This record gives sequence, C-alpha cells and structure tokens, in this order.
Amino acid sequence: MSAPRTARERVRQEMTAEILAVAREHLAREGAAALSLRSVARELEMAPSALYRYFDGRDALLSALILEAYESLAAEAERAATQAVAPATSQPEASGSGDAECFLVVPRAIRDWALAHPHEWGLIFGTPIPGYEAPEDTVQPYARIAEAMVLPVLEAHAAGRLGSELHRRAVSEELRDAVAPVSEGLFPDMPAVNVVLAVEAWTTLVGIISLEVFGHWRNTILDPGEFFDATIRDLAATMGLS
Amino acid sequence: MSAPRTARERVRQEMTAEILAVAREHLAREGAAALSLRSVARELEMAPSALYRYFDGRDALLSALILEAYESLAAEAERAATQAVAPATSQPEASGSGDAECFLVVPRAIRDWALAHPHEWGLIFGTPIPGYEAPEDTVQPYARIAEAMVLPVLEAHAAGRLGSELHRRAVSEELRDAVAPVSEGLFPDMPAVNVVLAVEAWTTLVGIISLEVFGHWRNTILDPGEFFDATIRDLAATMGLS
DNA sequence: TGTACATCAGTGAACGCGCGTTCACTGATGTAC
DNA sequence: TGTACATCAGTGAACGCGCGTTCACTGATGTAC
Repeated sequence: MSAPRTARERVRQEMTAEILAVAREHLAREGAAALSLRSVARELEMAPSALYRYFDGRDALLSALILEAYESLAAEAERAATQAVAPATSQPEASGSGDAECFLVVPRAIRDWALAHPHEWGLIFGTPIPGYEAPEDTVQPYARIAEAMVLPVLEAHAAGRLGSELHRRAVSEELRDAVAPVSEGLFPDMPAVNVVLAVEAWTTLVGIISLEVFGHWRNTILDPGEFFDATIRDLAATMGLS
Repeated sequence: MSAPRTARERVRQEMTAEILAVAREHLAREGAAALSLRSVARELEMAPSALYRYFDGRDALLSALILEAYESLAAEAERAATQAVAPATSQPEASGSGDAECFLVVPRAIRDWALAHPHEWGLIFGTPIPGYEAPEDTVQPYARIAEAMVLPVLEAHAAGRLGSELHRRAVSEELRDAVAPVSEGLFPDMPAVNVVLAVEAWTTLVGIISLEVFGHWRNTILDPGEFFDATIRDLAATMGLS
C-alpha cells in the first residue's frame, strides 16, 4: 500500500487492481460459486497461470473480494453516518429532522448498497461458502458498520434526548452477559436495555434486507421501500429516539 | 403418492426415497454446491445414469430437496403451533403461560430446526442459487410456516386479549397497500397495525436465526439462546401479547 | 555510463479431476391373450 | 395356467466440459559494481 518506487511496482499495483476489478465484476454478475481463475484470466487475455503472480490461488482471490465487500459496505455506512449526524448537530431543530429521521439514514444506505450489490451482500450475510473460513480482517469492517448505524443513538444519549420510559425495563443478568461484548465494544456506559434493543434492531435490519435481496418479498410485500422505512422508524421509536 | 399396486411401483417408491435420503444427507454435510448426481450414485452403488430413471437431472433432484426442506420446516412449525395453542385454550390461565409465552413456541421450534439443518435453512433463506428459480410449490409451505407463527396472535385477537394501546397508531395508506397481500392472506379482519407488526416480527425472526446459523454471533452474542428468547418476547410485547 | 547478473511477469503445455448427460444394451418385471 | 410381447430399471462406456494448479521456459525490468 506504500507508494510505488519502481515502474515494476506501479504496474504490479495496477495489475492487481485490474484483476480484482474483473473478479468483482464476475462475482457481481454470476455469484461466488461461478468465480473462476480461468474466466478472469480469459477476460484479461492472460494465461491462467499468470494470476498466480498476484494471488495464491482461487481461494486467496475470493478472500480478497470478501474483504473488499466488507470494506465497501463499511465505507458506505460511514459516509451515510457522517451525513446523517453532521447537519443534525449543527442545526438541531432545523428542517424537522429529529433523531429518529437521523437513524433512518444509515439503514437506508445499507439497503441501497445491498440492492446494488446483491451477491456481495450474500457473501457477507448469506450462506457461508462451504469449507471456507471468513478471514479475520473482516471483524474490523463489520464493527465499523455497526458503529455507523448506532451513531445517532449514541449522539441522542449523550445529549440526553433518549426516551426514558423503556429504561426501567428489567434486563436479566443472563441477557446482560449474553450481549456483554457489544456493551463493551460499542456502547460504553449505556444501560443494558439500550444495548439489547440496538442488537435487536441490527437483527431486524439484516433480516429485512436479506428477505428483500434474496427474493422473499415476491407476492408478499408489494412496496419493499415503504415497508423498510416503516420498520426502521418503528425500531427507532422502540429505542427511544424521536 | 397413491398406494403402489405392483411390486415394481413399490420398489420405485422405495428407491426414490432412498435417493432423496442420500442426497439430503450429502446436502446437510457439504451444502448445496457440493451436491452431485455422481456422488449420490456412488454411495448407492449405482451407475450415475441410473438416477435418470428417477430424476430428470441434478436440478430436478435439487428442486425436490428444496421442496422437502420447506415442507420439513413447515411441518415442524405446525407441530409446534398445535402444541402451543392446544393447552392454552383448554386451560386458559393454568401454569401461567399467557399469549406471550405461547408465541415463543413456534419461533423456538423454527430456530431449533434451523440449527439442526443449517444447510437446509440456507437453501430457504440464504443466498439464492445462481441461475435457479425457486419452484412454485414452495409458496404453500412458506405460507404454512407464517401461519403457524401467527396463530397465537390470531387466537388472542379472537379472544379479545390483544393489547389495544398500540392500535391507535397511524398506518399510512401506502404502508397498508404495501402489506396488502399479507393482510388478505394471513390476517382477515385485522387492523393494519397488527399486520405490519407481524411482518416485522417475521423479519426479525429470519434475521436472528440467519445471523446465528451463518456464524455472525461469534464474539458478539455469547448466549444466542438467551438473546433469542428475549428478542421474541420483545416482539410479542410489541404486538400486544401478554 | 556501461556491463553482468538477479529478479520477476507472463507464456503455453500439460496433468488429473469430477462433473452432467447420452446412448445402445441386457435382463427382469408386468400385461394381454 | 402358459406363452408372447411391452415396459421399465439399471449397466457401462463414452463425450465433452471447465476447472485449479504445476512446471520449465522466455524475455523484460531492476540492481550492483
């Protein structure tokens, strides 16, 4: 990732990027199962063996693509998060966009990304590829996605604008323990209720997008966008945003 | 499906069942992508070509397995539903199990099924197989699953035990239209709010199970069962069950 | 600046694999008279 | 009940396919003196 010193290194970087671009395109068009070194090489008008100069084999190429997918989605979520929060804090009451509307922004961005990249969504949240272990590098972008989504909740909490009716609800010790990693990693100094509700919201978000992207709304939900917005608004309300 | 008249027909039925059993086992062990006619034939000690007497080809065999998966899950959900509702109606207040606890039963059964059959769950709710159209016969078992889950809500509604605080919430005309097929097919004479909340519950259920089955709770949710129960209880409460 | 050697990108042929599907066939089971 | 023919299950060889990966090689780019 450092600046290329020699012409050879520069070409190598460009070539690597080109291979990834073609592979990404094949993945988007035909899915992970159909991705093959030979077809990528064919499109690049290279010998299949040449790709071994850049990737250790098919699995390494696929790993790179998975990581790219995570990072692409994370970047998108973060981009949306900054857009959602920045105007709200600079002019708090302007244009009537409260915390609940802020909260809509990131989920919508995630949904848009998923609809634009259905196979990549499947790579992240769909059936795991058999005999394939998710690379460890995906943990960090995964966390970034969750952080982006949760940002408006943290902001509202910090500003004392989080509804308090629900906060009296009891959370059992077992449940508190069950979500402990999320509490510690994502919500320092937050009541357990909020943490639980946030993970539930995440769960619903993944479910609603997967159902739509994987084609299960056919003949069931006629207007997925409408239902999506309503669902996310309900989640926001449940979490005490308004 | 009619009774076999001749010995030949009886053997044919047994053979078909045996092929499906082996194929189901391969699917469960290695996933849909790894399912091949030749490996099934090998295990049955038959020539690969012999399978063509029973199935039109690999795709037909896979279609049969998909349908089986839907029907297996539907049967499981229905079995749970009758268990959940029967005792509650016969002795309404006994053993303290209210509508909310009733509602837990079917989702738990669905989760258990999914954990026992992860690849089959993936076949139904995971990444769609590329270039593969879901058989039309899956519509009916899919509906049966939803019906089973929703049964306690219908019972509570019929008995007038459904909480009414939330029922004043406005549902826009667009949203009502968006979920119209569900209203008509699953909830005759139910206010739109309940329908929307039920589909949201379905969404959350699919999301929470997929996240667990596909391995996304690693290092996040330490006790998936505990979190699952809590989430479903929250859904029940949101829908006005108690 | 010029030469000798090392490094690296890319080639092309080949290996072995497992796959779905076809086809002509053999032999057993069922049916009609 | 017995025979002649039709139906069907299953065989085994073969076809052609695309795949991942290896290997010895050529020629260009970079480096050290």
